[in-house]
Amino acid sequence: MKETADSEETHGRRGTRMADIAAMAGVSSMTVSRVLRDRSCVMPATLSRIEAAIDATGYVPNRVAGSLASRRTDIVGLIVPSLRNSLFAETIKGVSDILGPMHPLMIADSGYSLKGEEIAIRAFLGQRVCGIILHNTKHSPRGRAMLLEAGIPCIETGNLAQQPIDMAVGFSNRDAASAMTMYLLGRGYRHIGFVCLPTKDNDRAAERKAGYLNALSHASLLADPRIVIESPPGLKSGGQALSYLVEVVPEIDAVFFSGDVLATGALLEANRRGWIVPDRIAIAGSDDSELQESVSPPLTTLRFPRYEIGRRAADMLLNRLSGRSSGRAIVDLGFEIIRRASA
Amino acid sequence: MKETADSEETHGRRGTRMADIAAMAGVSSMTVSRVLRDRSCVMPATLSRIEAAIDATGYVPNRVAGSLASRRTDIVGLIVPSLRNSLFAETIKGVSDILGPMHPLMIADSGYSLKGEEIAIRAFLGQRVCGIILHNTKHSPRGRAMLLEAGIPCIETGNLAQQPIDMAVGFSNRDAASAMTMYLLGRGYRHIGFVCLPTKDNDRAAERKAGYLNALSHASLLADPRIVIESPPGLKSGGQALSYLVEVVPEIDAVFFSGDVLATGALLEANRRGWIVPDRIAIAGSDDSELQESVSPPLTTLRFPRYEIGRRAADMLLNRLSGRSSGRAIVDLGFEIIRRASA
DNA sequence: CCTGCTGACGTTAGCGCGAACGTATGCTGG
DNA sequence: CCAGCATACGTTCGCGCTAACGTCAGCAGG
Repeated sequence: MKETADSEETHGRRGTRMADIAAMAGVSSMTVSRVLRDRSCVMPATLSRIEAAIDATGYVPNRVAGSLASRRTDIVGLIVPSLRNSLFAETIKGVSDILGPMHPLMIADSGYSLKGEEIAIRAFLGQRVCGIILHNTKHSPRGRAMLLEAGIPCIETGNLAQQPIDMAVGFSNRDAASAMTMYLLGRGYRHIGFVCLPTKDNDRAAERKAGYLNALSHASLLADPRIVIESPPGLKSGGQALSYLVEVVPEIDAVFFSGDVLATGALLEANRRGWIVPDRIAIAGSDDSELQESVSPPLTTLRFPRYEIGRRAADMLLNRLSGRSSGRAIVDLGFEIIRRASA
Repeated sequence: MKETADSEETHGRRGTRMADIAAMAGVSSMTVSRVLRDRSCVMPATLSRIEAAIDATGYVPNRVAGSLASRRTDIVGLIVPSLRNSLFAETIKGVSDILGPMHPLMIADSGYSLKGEEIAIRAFLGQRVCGIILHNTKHSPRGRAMLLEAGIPCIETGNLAQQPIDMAVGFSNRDAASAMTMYLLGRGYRHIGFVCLPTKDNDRAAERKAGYLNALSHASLLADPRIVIESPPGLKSGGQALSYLVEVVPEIDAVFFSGDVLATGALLEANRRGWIVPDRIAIAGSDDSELQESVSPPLTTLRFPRYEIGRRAADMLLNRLSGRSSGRAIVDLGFEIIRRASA
């Protein structure tokens, strides 16, 4: 004869349920449910019996069942172009810090592709997330439609959306790039090169290029297309871009690197060549980091409040969920030009 | 008289359910369910009717309900000490790349604290994740007990656990630090300083310090406690550590920086002081990055396969879930010493 | 003494799916 | 001609919780 079929040791693996706790405490499961969500609405004596039972069993409420019954989850979905990029890590950290353990965070990586974003959106909607934070302003039509249809709060961060799906928080890449270009013009540079990341599916890079061109035309200068280039991300890539630019247009006197660590790479390349920055050539970067401050000479860069953007995005989401706010909102957190020795 | 109570436009917000699709396609909801999980087990004609209905409505299956019914989710939980640190970002990316959209990834930040990790574990178990990946080998007793009790696959990554809860994949920080110290000894350095991150609640840093001390004693050398220090992370902090060490023990001829960007900060500081590296002092780092390769002189560092660790961890998790593997496993992915000019 | 109210708790009825099992139909072979 | 089996699909039930409502005791005030 075999073992008892339903012994604790074998099939007992099903785990403690709320009804078990209720039975142990001599109450109905509804009372346990209430304790779990708001301990103040049961009598102290009852409460302590229930808590004793929970402690004794190590009961962990099943949020899946709870979510189905209440028709909502506390899960927030976040989609970033890349999980590798430390820029996005700042925003992720800001989101995570505000959400806390009460709102689990689901993160997906779109791989810088619209299709990837759409797949992630669908997956998140399947999980019935209570809100979505995106780090891209450009979306596939289908992705946009799904978000609209879902009727959940949606926050687009980073580059400020002109036609947000719902809410947006960030800064204007165009304005920032324009401001930096004007700064360089104000310092007397006249042959200013521009390097950004590939603009395909990357509205941020495209906006920065537009800002640069905009500033030049405001100053009644013609952009020289030979020194407006796109480059893959990375330190080496920045160095290569600098090499390319000075070869094509030797009279170039400044370069604005708009993206990742390109400027740092360029500076290291200039140092390697023994050029004095900014005398031979001025270098301006973006996305200030401790690194850019520590190189020699320290880099003049744009600084964006990425961590704060994450916090605000999460904050706006929670406010909407708790009904403390409603309706569309666009929050511009601006940018700073950090003036240092390199330009 | 008010509007019809249940019109599509007002209360119709409840969303499409599987039964709706089934009705549209003239089948039972079970058939729809089957299509969603394995399209090959229904007839082509039926399948196309169902898919047409899904397309027409934009139906997104409710995974919350599905998970409750099947008593399992596809969600993987990942806990990292910090979301800000690009080191962990590599591993996160590896995990995410393997999991793909079929296995949503929930990420929590323990804030380098055991208590924070425990809270995250509890939250994940509440969501009934199908597996957990941890980036820490040290856990609170309660956290450890919950993981054991939960009976789900658990993978500890990073520093190789000696007593893993379940499975582990990573490398030995101790061996790596020991190897680097021996390398420096082999190059003739005799007054080797050591800087690591604070060892409290950070088994990785503690292991590295142990490896360093181990190598010295193997070489029958006594460690000088004045030049074995802990330092907060960051570029500046690395520079400060270097300044401190040379002041305390001027005859110091090499420093092994075990953590984050400390070594780079030290190198930049040395450059600022006009010291020739490695002639005045040799500098070795850890956690190789493009940055460490690009500074001048390029840094000798330890390299850890962080991305690969993420991939393997996710891979082991999925294998376990699909039943293709079982039982404990410890995978050592090793490390490399990258020899460059700085030491 | 009855009404009305508040507080503390119980009861009922699902939430939207999927596991397990049931059924109808066609097809094969002896 | 029917057992035997596979294929394609339907039915039933319940996963573990919560919203909504019900109940009952206690108490104040007229």
